[in-house]
Amino acid sequence: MSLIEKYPVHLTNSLSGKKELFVPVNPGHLGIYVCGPTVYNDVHLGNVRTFMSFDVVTRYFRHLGYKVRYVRNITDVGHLENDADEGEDKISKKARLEQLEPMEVVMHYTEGFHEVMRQFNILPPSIEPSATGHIVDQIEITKKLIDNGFAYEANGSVYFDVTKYHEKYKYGILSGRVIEELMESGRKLDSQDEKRNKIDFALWKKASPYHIMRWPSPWSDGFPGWHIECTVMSTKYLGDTFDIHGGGMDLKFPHHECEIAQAVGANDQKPVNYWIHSNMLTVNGQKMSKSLGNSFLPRELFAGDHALLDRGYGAMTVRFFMLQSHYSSTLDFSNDALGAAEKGYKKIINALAALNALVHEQKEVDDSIEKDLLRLIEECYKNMSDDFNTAKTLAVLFEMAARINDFKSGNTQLSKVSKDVFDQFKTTYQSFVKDVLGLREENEQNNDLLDGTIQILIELRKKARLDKNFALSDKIRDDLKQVGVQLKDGKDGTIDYVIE
RNA sequence: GGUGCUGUGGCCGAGUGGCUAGGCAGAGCUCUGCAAAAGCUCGUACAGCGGUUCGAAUCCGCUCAGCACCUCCA
Repeated sequence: MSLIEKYPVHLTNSLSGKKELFVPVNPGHLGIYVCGPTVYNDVHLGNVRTFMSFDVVTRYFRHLGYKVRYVRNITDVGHLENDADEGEDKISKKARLEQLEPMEVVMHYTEGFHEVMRQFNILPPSIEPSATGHIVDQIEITKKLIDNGFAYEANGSVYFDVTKYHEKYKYGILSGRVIEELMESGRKLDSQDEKRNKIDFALWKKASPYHIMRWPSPWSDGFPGWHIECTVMSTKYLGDTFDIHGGGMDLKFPHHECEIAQAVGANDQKPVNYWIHSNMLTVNGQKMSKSLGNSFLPRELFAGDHALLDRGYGAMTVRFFMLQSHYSSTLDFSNDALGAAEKGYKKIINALAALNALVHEQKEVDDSIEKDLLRLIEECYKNMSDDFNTAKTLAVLFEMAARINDFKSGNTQLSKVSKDVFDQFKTTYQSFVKDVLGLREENEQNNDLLDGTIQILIELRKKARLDKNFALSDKIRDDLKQVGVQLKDGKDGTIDYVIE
């Protein structure tokens, strides 16, 4: 029995608001699309949370044995400063302000984004398409929407006709918005407006003479609207109906609602079976966002170089911190919580090292110990298959860590566990920590030179202790501690170390 | 105003109506030359008020408090 059959995944589908059994379009395959960043600025910690959430989702599916195609786009054109389809393109604006080519802006922030993803051990997607690379496709689908009667041209721009769409299908199925109310509330159309209704949105915008980013189209020299790129790139690489579409909660409306309308209007079929929305990172209860000024960047986080930060924290500490909550809940940032997470993370990682060092030799097998270990293995899968409950999974890993430490100290005889069960236990702990949750050693720069040097000091300390020269042995220990190397004395005279 | 969500022990945070979440902090103990690390033990918390039920943190209603989206934001 494969893991896929043994641990069916249930996930909360934003479309229904309920937890549903996941059934893929093609058995054993997963097609998932996640809205990526608009590369006009640095990604902040709140952005990181979203990508980390979906990183864990895709990691788990892969671990179960799914063949995953993960598409995450780069928005490098079309994202306007406000959603009334007016205002400047974000990339263009940045380019103008910094006197750069738009593509220089795009390259710079795309590379910065990738660097941050690497730091947090967020794996790259299978395909990372860009909006500017799919202008032709966007023009094609816009034509199709006009042909189908769901879009109209006005003065060189093309808009999606939400009212027309709503007559045949239903607009608002994802966000629960009522079209009549949307029509009433907010700003009125003025006489200058090209839109027939205020809730219509742009598929193509005619560029003003001074606009830098522009492409030819049947309607005008211009650029595509924001929502259309995701519809195009998701269906192009994943098919007209694919499994999962993810993104931050704040994109649910209007972005994702518009995506659905575009895809249905063009293809007359439901584009996505399961929508997953990850919740916001908050600071003092408020959403972290650039405009509120309460956001900070990863490099500020590492350096502790921000008014909100008492000190610096490692990327893995933050990863652990985020995994302790469920992706669908808001998570409040605080220094206290980060500090606690740092210790918890170390406990998990230290146990990983201890596990690797265990030498197994089977003697008499104790059934109750084995049952306990098998239960813990089972729990890991059950919790992850239950809507990717990383918090509960971590709780189980802490229990496993306690078992590992018991084996290490001899509190429990490792020889009472059969080879088979121990191997399962070991593999499960290792793979859940490293492959599924994506936690790794914070200090990967540990090299042989450093290790060798510390080993020499450890040998000196051992000697000093045997000679009962505690002044010297304590000095070695305390001085190493000063520079961030913590020694851990074992019962049998062995000494390990951890770099803090 | 509309839509949705949340309110859990000192802190952070899981929780499918009944059976211990977990982490951090704190107290005691074990181990240790002393520490650290590790292990063991200890807290009976679920905003308030009603209701349903044999039984509710978990379901329903009301009240209070807070958040998100409805403008750009993951």
